[in-house]
Amino acid sequence: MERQILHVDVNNAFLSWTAINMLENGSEIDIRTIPAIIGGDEEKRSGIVLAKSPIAKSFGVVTGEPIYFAKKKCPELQVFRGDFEVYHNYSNKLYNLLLEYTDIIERFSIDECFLDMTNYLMGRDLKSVACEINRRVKEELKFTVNIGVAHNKLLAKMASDFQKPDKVHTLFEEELADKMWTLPASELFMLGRKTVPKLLNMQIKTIGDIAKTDKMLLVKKFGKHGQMMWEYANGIDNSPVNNKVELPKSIGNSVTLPKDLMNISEIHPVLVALAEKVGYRLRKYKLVAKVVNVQLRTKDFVDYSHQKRLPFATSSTKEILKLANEILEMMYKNEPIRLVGLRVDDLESEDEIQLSMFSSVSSKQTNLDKALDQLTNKYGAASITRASRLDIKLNNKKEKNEA
DNA sequence: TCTGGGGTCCTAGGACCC
DNA sequence: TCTGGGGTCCTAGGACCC
Repeated sequence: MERQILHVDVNNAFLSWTAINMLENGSEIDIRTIPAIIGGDEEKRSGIVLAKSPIAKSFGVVTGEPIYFAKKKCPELQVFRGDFEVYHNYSNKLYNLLLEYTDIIERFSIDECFLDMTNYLMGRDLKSVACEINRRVKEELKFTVNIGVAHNKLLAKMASDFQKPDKVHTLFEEELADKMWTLPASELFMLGRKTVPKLLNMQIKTIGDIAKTDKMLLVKKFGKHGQMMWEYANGIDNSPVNNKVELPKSIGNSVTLPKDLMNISEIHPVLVALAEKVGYRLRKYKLVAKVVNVQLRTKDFVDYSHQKRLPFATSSTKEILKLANEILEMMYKNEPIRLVGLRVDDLESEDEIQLSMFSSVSSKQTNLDKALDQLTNKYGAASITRASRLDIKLNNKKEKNEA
């Protein structure tokens, strides 16, 4: 049976949500109506554009570019900081509204959901339901969404990306030629900046060109990715709307340093803080890890990473840090470092593993982790000395200013 | 001139075993 | 002395997404 799928996509999520949060807190201005962006902190070297207002966009400001560039294009630009707690809050409001329409919702990201309406239409027309959701979100939640209406997830997602904002678009099979095949190849989901030039070299310019290309040729050239782009271009996607909350397959944190680190003794405390964060998140999910990965980025923006397997699965901060330090000693090439990252992989549920008698993690250590986790839950990460050497260093100046 | 942070999945090559 | 494959596991890096 034909499936009935919707893709709900918040228009300009970070900027819209920041705007209505400011309005709710008494702000006189709606930053959606001025040249504004949501961005990072240039002083901390994390200054990139995360979202832009329509006026900022009209000046040529694009997402992902350095704020420095954006300001050159648009001197009046006002920069606002993002707040993910606020964003999660609005994301949940949207999700709860959507739950009134179906039980089968996949939260694809903080601002995107897929809805499987197949068994929930009760005689209604799919598009009219989409229009109702669109209207209700605007009236009740004060931000706007685009909604894609289709018979699979891929086409619903492509449809929600058509004209914005505040629109409902259908993309049914008989509409492919008119609405999708005319678009440039770069518009197809999963075709990024590396693949598009390769396609251009093959005289493949539009999504329609991909659809008409011999599938085996694409497979030969791009492997599985080629198979996928051919199917997507032809509107084929059988993946189900997955409403289960999945456990993460890896957990990592990384930080760009305000100044390049010039030797390994400066990298060490960064790794301590990252291990605290990663360990805390692991334990929160009740997971244990079997692989530790350390990533470095040089001042010239060259990334490299090394990984090692743990002798036994663990969620202990101390064990993760110990191996991370070993990896760091092994890989560090005595050069200025801009970013340090720590990730754990090969995760499994904590109650699935048997506690090895030879585990070198003492119960004392486990208890220390637990005690610190409780403090973190209660007061936030900054309250913990062991965890926050880095954060203190990074935030000192800011907090002083705020105080 | 300056370039975030969180993920998932895939591939290629090397080591090792049968 | 010179010659196979197949399979698994592991690692580093790349491409893509939001």
